[in-house]
Amino acid sequence: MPRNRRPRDREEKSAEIVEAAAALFAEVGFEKASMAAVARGAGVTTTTIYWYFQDKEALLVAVLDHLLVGMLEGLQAQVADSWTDRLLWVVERLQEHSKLVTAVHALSATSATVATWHSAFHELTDALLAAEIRDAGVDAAQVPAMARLGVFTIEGLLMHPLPREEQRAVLELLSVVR
Amino acid sequence: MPRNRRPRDREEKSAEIVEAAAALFAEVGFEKASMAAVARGAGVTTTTIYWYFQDKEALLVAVLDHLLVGMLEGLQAQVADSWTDRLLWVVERLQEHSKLVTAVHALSATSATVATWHSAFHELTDALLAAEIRDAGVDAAQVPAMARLGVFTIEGLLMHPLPREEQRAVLELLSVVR
DNA sequence: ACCTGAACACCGTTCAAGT
DNA sequence: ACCTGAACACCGTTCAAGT
Repeated sequence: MPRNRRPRDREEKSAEIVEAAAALFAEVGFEKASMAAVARGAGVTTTTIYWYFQDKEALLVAVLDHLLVGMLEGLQAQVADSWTDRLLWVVERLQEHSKLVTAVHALSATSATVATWHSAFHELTDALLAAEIRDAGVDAAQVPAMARLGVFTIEGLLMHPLPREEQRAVLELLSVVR
Repeated sequence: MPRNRRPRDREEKSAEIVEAAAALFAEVGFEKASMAAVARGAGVTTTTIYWYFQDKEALLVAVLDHLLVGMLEGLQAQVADSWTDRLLWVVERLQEHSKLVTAVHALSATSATVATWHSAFHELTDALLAAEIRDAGVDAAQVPAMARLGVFTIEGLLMHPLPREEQRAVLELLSVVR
């Protein structure tokens, strides 16, 4: 019996907890997902989670990072046709985790941990979107505002379910802004 | 001692609870505001709240209606210069209650009560905004999508605090879409 | 180092009992 | 009709104790 487990084990265990949490958060939402239920899903005791994560918010941040990595990989593999189609793909991806998006916004107002992750996330997405917009030949002075408008629109579509063609109409209107 | 209190009394008491709740929800957010703390603020017992409101979500809806009435009155009295300035005024008003906006979005995913209020609210605001946009002479076919884009932008600005001039840049960019 | 069971303070809600 | 105190099931988190 080794005195220390291999670091590999530690990663595996914490990854299992993160995956159980991700599934439950997406299903019932962050607030309604109890630590006890997450523990059950991961096959551990409630208190064990606290060995790996400081508190429920730290677990949320771990889940968000996990999902972000997956989404960036997917985005890279994505063969995009038009600007509108790309945005639409991102919206669909995020829609599966819309409960986490609202949770992040709600918690950002009261939790420093989540607020920090939230602004780092938007620094990243703003930069990605700005690059895309610049490539489309938009006047440089308007690129930052344009990127913001893009992000706001994506989030708006997440939070207010619309028929697919109405989603498309909004995104196409947006692509007209030059 | 009258057998029944005047209806007046009932309204007053429930109004006191709503105002106490509105203040606390705006200060600490919906999730973090306990019914016990609301009761303390209104000078009643926790259980008394349940005489007037079915549960915490029904209380939230009452608070939202209360704030909506106040905002519509303020909007009417508002002497608007430009389209951009009007939106900016609404954003500032809503910013004071941004915690409630995020709470509504978060709860809409799991609570039928709140989801119903949320879509009724957007039916109203979409109509108001659409009328404004039509008056500005926008092509009729694009009015609905345009109104949505306006609402999304307002909510985006609420959820992602920006310096005032950057807010203005986004709104001015939006007003260019015709 | 890792994991547990028992305990703590708190939460939204209910209910029988009072006036 | 209106309001209460006590109780219920649950929550996130802590901590002393085990291996």
